[in-house]
Amino acid sequence: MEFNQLHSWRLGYKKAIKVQEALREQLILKRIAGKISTVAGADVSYDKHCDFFFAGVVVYKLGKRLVKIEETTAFGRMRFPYIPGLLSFREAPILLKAFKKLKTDPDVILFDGQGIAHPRHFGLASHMGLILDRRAIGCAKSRLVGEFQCVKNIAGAYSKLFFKDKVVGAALRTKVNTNPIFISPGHKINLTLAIRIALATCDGYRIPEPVRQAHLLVNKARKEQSK
DNA sequence: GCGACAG
DNA sequence: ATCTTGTCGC
Repeated sequence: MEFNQLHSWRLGYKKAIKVQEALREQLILKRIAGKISTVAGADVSYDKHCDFFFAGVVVYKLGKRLVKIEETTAFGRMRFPYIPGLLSFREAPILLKAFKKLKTDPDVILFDGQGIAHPRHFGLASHMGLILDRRAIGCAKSRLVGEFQCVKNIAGAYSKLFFKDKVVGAALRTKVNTNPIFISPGHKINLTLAIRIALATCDGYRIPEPVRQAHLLVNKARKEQSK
């Protein structure tokens, strides 16, 4: 996949926030026409002792059954600390290395983090979506910002996530008796379609398969490296 | 000043 | 995110 860097990753805290505020103006939060037949999931894992990062992307084809069609991994060193709200500055550079190796051009990408459900409406999925110029969905395991009401204990039930009087995402129950996940539009997509894609790619687990498999992939890559 | 806080 | 075995519940 090709992409634009848009800016340097070596920034200070304040400058990073300025970058987010500027880039968020470029986000497209409407559904973009075009069929969706391939869905990618991306995730990152790292070793606490070595400062090594591992990124992975797994691409699935939608159909009667989900079929894995490609996967790539990449690794590098971390150059930015974990600061809530600035996750993309930590994870995006290494994720981009993994996407660069990808031969497939996925129609939509699920990221392990937030989209616009973010203090400045510009989470990891928004940042990556903009750089890759691709539909992107935030698929987080926990909440960063916003409030929501109880979600019915039924697979597929959801409750809108409100932040500053605006709908920025949804708490989505992908499986009964399991905590909801947090879906938010990242780029070139709306919430309704984002939820539909998340549910369509779930396969009996809380986390949609593309992201779940990307998670397993990077953990495996990291363990093999440490040997 | 205090609490909250994606991964 | 990571360090880690058993264990409680559907």
